[in-house]
Amino acid sequence: MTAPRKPRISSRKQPRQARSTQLVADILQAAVQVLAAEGAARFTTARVAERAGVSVGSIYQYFPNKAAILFRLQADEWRDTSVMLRTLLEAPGQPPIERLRAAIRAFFRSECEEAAMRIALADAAPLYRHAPEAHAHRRAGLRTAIAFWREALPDATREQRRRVADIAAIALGSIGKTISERQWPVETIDAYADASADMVAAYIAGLSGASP
Amino acid sequence: MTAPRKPRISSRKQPRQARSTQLVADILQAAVQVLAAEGAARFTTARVAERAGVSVGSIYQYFPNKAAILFRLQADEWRDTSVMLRTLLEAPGQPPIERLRAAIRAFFRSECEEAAMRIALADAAPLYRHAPEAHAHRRAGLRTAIAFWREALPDATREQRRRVADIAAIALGSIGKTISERQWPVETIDAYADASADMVAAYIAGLSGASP
DNA sequence: AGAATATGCGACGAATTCGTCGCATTTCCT
DNA sequence: AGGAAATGCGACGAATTCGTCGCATATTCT
Repeated sequence: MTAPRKPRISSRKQPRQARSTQLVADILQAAVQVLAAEGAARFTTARVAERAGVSVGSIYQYFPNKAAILFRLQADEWRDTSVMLRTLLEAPGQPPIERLRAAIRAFFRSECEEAAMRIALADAAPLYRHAPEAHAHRRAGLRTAIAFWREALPDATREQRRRVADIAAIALGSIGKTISERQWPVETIDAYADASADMVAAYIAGLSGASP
Repeated sequence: MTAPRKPRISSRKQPRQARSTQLVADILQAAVQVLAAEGAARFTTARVAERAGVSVGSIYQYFPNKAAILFRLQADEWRDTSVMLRTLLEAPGQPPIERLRAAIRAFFRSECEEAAMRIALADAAPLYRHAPEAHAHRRAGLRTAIAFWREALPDATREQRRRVADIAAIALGSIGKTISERQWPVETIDAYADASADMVAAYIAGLSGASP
């Protein structure tokens, strides 16, 4: 909540000296801790500053507003996840289905880590959701997905591929969140990931007619 | 946000006279409108009161706090959806897969309606998420799901059924939400719903073939 | 060393918001 | 009709929160 006006996400100033770089790092680390420990509702600039051992004014020297901190956290998250998924989906030598399975497994696992922080970050989404910069991340992810599905489903129609890609993307994005919320025992996560992959695989097998 | 302490969701007083019943109805209707038009962040008691043509004090006579209004909205939503899904899943004469397909279709469609309100309600989830009353809804839904999957997968192991039920539940809950957020053209929704159902169906077919 | 620049501080103003309380008005019941 | 109970009102106190501003301190450069 608390998102009456569009947040300006653009950066305010770049850290130039070593201590200011450290300052920003401290702020971000403290932000993660506050988010995980207190939740989105109690995520305030004052609390972040206190936890970071920094003053409020210092935060506003490198972040234009509170939303910018949250957006930065989310952006870092997206970046890491994208790299991970892309690496797994493009791993050479493995058949597409195996790569998909590995990617889903890794994604489910990563979502289970730091669940509290992820939930809080999702709760705070209204604050940074409208950032225009977010589109870049989505487009990058889309390119990876398109490339993968074109290779995995060479015989499918464009429409079929699009549908599978969409559903898979939705599944990754939202199922992951739900999974992290439920706080399942980690041991069972792989089983769910594999079952999800199997569903996609079975559907794909039905589409192309022949299963490799 | 703004959920520092556990919200007391329990009702404060029951409307006894006709005008108070109308008052509560007005409040709830206004709440939906405010939520849809202004979003979760601007959902305040003052705004709801103004839109309902009612005073703030009147609201607090029938709702212990702001969260209670939101919880009530969500509870009504859950109830309607549960009834709808249960009706479709238990429709006699149809094979399980067809019933599942119909249920997913209906669910996806309903999620697309009043998208703005649903998004805002989801954004406000931190306010009412911890309500103990929510468990009743979940248990009811669980019973329906168990009954359905026992009939649809008579030969599967208990573990397999559980896994399918879990994934299907997660998919319905979170995919639906994401779909409503994207604001896809309504015409394409059915295609996505069917594709999702096909995935589950394909997986189920594989299961029954593998387990004697 | 000394000037110029970058960085850090934290009290404070302005704005919101929740929920209460004492009192006015309407409805019910005999 | 007339008293009792239910209902409705909305100004207001208390609490939070964001982001700024003027000044102090540290770092870099000449």
